[in-house]
Amino acid sequence: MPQEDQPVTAAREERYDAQRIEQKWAERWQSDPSLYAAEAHPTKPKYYVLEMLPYPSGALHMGHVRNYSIGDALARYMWMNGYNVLHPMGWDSFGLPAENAAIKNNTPPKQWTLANIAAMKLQMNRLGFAYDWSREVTTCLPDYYRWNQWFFLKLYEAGLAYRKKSKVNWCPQCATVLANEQVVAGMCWRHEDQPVEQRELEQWFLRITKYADELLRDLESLQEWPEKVRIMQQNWIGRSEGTLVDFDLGGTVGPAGSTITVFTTRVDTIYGATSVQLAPEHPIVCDMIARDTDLRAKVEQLVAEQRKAKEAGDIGAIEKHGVFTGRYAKNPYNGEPVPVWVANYILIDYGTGAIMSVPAHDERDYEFAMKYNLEIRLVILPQSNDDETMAEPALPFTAMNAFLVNSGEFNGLTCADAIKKMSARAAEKGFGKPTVTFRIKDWGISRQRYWGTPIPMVYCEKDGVVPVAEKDLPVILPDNVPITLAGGSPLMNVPQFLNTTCPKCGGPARRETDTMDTFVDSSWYFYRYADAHNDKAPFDSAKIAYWFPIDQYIGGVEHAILHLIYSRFWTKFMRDMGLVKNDEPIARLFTQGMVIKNGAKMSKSMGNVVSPDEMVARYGADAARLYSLFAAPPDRDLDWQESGIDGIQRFMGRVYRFYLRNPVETGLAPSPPAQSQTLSPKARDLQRKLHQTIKRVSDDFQGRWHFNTCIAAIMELVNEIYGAESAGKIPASLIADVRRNIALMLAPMAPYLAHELWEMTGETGNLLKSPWPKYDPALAAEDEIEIPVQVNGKLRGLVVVPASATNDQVEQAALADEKVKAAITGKQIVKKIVVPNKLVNIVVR
RNA sequence: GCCCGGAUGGCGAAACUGGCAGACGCACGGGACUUAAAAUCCCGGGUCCGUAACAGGACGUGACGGUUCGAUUCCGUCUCCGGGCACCA
Repeated sequence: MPQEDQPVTAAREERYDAQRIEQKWAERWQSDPSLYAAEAHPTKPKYYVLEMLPYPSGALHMGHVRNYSIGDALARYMWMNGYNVLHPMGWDSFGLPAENAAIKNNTPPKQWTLANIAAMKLQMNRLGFAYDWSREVTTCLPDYYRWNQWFFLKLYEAGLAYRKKSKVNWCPQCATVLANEQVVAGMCWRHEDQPVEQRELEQWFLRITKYADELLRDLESLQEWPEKVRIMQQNWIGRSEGTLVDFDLGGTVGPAGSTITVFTTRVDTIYGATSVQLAPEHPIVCDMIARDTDLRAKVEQLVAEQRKAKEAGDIGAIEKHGVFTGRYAKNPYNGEPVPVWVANYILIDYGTGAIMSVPAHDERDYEFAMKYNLEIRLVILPQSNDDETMAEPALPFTAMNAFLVNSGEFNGLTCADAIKKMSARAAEKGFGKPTVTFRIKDWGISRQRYWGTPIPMVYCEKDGVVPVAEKDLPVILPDNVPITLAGGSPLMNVPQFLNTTCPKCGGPARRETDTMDTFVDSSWYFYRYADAHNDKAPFDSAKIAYWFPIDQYIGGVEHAILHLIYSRFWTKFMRDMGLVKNDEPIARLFTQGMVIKNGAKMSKSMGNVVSPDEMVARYGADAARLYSLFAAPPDRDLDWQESGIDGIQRFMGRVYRFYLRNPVETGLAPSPPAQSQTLSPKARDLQRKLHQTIKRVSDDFQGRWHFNTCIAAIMELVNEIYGAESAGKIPASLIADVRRNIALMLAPMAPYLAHELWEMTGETGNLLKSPWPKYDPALAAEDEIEIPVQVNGKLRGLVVVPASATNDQVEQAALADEKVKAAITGKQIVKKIVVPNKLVNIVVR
């Protein structure tokens, strides 16, 4: 120990020198890479704790520090509780920022990315996070992304990866396509002021919709996920049950067909349909306008206005417009012809892109009908016990708790019954059927970018679209590619990459030049940690069977939809391939709050960023970690206040000085536990407080994750020590007890300090693998308790009774209290309530 | 518009199952130590009324109402703040 090497000066002894002590331990820990190494072990209980892997932007921010401090505390706590812990870290290292940096600094994306990784790894190590670096995953390296390509081939074989020409979301600033999930209120998720344009491109899609039902259903099993996340995913998947109904156009339209199929969830209101509305992009509309230039002009104007409104930043519901096509379609239930319109509020990519319009019973249809003077026909009425006085409801009337009128043979049915009977009728007669639609769409993964996983497909003039052979993986992303944001993949300009031979016929062919969405990388990375160096397969299934599902995943709520729904999809696909056995990847999810300062999220544009490096340099890693755990419970937003971290530093010094005042020579056997009978009252109070503190910290750690109250409890214990010390000498055995236990309790949250304290107690064993302390209920028990006494619910006195006092004894003591007496004199006692160990309330009149 | 959170001292927060509101920490005030400061150690702080000082009293967890012997906690209505979704038929 340094104290032995060189006599410390008095001044130095006073202060906890975080820099020196943390340096010392960091060196020791790094000299032993096996310290945090995990090994699958069939008989040991496992615990897989994972924090969301960062994008290597160049430096950690406080959100990372908070996220990783929580995960690290948990990992260390579980180690101390005897679990075989897997706690890995990696880098989500493909993506656009590397290309932007390349353009700005003229550095290749790979070089920039790897340098950032090195820098951030140093930061993480300086912060003392206990990761098993032997399992590090870097998604931009071929030994990882080759398995993205391999999975893509498997998806293609299974018919779950397909190519289609489609309108896609295009961000002009990113110069690439965005997934639906990356469009936020019509704007690019990376450029909040950039409206997303629609472009027609050939794109690769993954058929996530195949799993839509299961993704929804299995949310039920994720009871340990925040309800908020489950609801967000549920809404995103957006399942609705409804009916398809064919409206006959009378054979007057071209190749797109002569019936319009509408989707409705309220077929019970179909006798109230007074028009059919088509999306402007509907194929039947295309047919119609091909032969009607007048209509064409009107529809084009409709579309143009729509686009203008969107680009002007209008989000949500914009004003409804429509155009009458001059045609009629027949309602198959009553044979009535209704006018066919084209309307801007009909979405082409939901349902069938066509609806029946029931103005009396749908808000949007009502608004539209009022504007264009369409007929409004009431076909359901509220249910009432008193049929005589039934009043017409306010329109639009959309309740389900109603019954049918003006609906022919279906009159009198309740809405729910009518939906069943009427959709069955459609199927029976062949003009429709019950159906289920989803809001979620297939996942478009093509990106016209350089810094991503090449899609392993080849285009041959003779054989068409041909997958690269598995043995030829990985398709290596070439270096030294000139990067522009001009549009189109930069790989198109690399002949050595572009030109290849057809895997089928051997003739000349061209490679796919698009790369994969980076969310592919993060959809399965946590499986790779279980078997990070496998070069025969993405992983060994036996290892997955041991480690999965992830016991605890921790990250920001911003990934509630994208990353977490893609990951679930990927797992289900791998399960169906037979690679894994689990249906879900993540058993428990925790979403921590944001780090804010001065009322706003920390960001460069707000200028309120606090640098972790600066905090570590000024206060040390432990202080930064402890503060991020202390300032708020982990699920809430944390308001960063520099003065708060001063207080933490002061607390650490207070703990440290207690150990300095009570030195122990190394090599001594641990003292036997203190005997409570022989202790002075003040020492007994300290002993009780110690055991109560162990209980509180254990409870708050395990069950609630309230690290803030864990730390507060330890602070109270330290305050008690100082009080006891000033009151007289404390027996050495009790001091030894306290000293050991404080080091153990601090170990998950402040590892540097805890290790130093552990060494100062004369312990030589590995703190990380030392058992978490247990409290003794007998030693934690109070001898006497203070019971508040209320009169009519108002506090009037306090009585001190033995902890063993009966309710009667407590009541007698309460009635004997002078203040209580004064409050009840001359009044009649109506009731006496004694809550054991809690309170007495006397009700008087 | 719909869905989910949240609101407690000057500030961050605590009160876990309805039972002493404000633990713990920050900031602040006072004292000790010091030539002085820093550091450290000790003490005090919800608001208002009241007292020379004690005492004592009233009010107090966004607002209003309800249930209860008793409500920060449960119920209803509303306000404000944060987040998600955005015409999904």
